[in-house]
Amino acid sequence: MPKGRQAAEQGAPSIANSADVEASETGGNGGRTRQLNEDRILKAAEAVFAEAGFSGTTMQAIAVAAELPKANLHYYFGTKEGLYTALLNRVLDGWVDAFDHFQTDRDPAKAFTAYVRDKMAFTRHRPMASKVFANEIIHGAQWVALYLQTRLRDRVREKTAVINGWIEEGKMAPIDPTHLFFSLWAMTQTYADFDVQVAAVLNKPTLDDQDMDHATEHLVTLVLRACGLDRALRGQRR
Amino acid sequence: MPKGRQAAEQGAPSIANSADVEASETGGNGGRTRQLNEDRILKAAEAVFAEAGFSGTTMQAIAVAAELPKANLHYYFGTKEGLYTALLNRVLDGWVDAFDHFQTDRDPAKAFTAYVRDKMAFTRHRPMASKVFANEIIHGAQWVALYLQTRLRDRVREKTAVINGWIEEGKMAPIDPTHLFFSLWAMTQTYADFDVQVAAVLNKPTLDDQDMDHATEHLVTLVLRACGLDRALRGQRR
DNA sequence: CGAAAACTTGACCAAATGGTCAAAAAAATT
DNA sequence: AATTTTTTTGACCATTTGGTCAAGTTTTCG
Repeated sequence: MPKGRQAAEQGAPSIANSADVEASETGGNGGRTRQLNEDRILKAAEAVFAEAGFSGTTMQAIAVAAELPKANLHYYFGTKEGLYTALLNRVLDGWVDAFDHFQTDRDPAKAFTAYVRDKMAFTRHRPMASKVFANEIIHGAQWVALYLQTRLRDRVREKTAVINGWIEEGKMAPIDPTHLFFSLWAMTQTYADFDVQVAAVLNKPTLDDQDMDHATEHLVTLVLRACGLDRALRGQRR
Repeated sequence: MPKGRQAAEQGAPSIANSADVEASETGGNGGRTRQLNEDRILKAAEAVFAEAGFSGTTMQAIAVAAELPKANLHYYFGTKEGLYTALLNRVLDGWVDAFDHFQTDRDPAKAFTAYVRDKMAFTRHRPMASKVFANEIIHGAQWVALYLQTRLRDRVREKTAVINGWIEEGKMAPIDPTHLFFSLWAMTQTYADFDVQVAAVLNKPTLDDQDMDHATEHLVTLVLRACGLDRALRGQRR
């Protein structure tokens, strides 16, 4: 009895397949065949799902992208849904991390600047992940609804408290912190999700590093100003 | 030879089936059977495409939503793509209209306020349209690429000139007008496209009028402040 | 009225797609 | 080396789905 099916059967996501710290050192192979192949498949899946959405994606397309036979994907992830949820877990983990910038002891201006820069860095380096996430939410968040209502909500609550603290201390202008987060997410992710639109309006074939740097500076300026933090730091670049 | 096919064959969109000014006056029927049915189908299609995306949508689902036999859809729109592009045209038209607020003679603060409110009104009243559009862009804007590179770009260029004028006259803080538009679009549309996420974080089953009003006020404040227009109008509500 | 045009619709395909399976090849384990 | 476990894969389904069609029904119009 092969244990291929197991990866797909875990109903609700826990921490997901670690990934990232992949042991790419194991030259020829070694031991983690499974780890290696799952990573390979997930990487391919991220690109395909981002481009085509869940329904538009075929297992065959992922198989081709991963350079593996289709039956192989089913061996590792069971079903298309299994593969998709595994991918979502991977994406979600990277999504919340940037939150750690908001700590009471920190300078608000620096915190917001760092947050925007982090989000934009994520957007730039993993645009596909962003699109997969966006797609999932737009279509009703069938698989991540629970996540949104628990982990994300708690995290937001926690951080809005910090921001409210700053506001009460007069360190920044009054603003609804929760909606501020919605705005921050929207403004940063638009450069990944709607990259085609941005590029079209900018009359560029695609967004390069320079464009993204420009966008990042724009957002930092906009956000600091909106929070009444613009005159806090002067000539202080990076 | 029925002329059913014709509606779908027009390659690039022109102005699209007027709609809006539908003659719902024609009680029992009268003459515009086609007009009536196309509207009905498009309305159903908007909801289904928004929920499921292009690939996730089946003609059957639209047929059910429109309470018409599937073959009927094909009669009026030829193919699924034909129906989809017809729908896109309808959506796009409503999208650009809000631009008309930016005129040199107008007060910047009022213009931005009105723009944000308009966008939010559109978001609230036609969330499905917004989602259809978002979906199209995320998946590469296969059908609206031309539109983005021509009509939208021209419109943006035109309006950024107005904003730059305001900036040079010292009427508002310096900011990149083009990216400002990206930010405005992102912040407003997020309440339609990512409504599920917003609702989840706010711990609400769904977004009601009150939520949207709150969001609108938040955005107006944020935008005015970001543009250095917050002290321009004091106590001036609506 | 009568013919032509427009509209309706159930039945029917061919292709695409998610998923299965059994047999075989590799690896790991004893 | 023998055996057990894991991995690989081509061939093969059952279902779904976009699209077609031909036989009707209704509407338009001379």
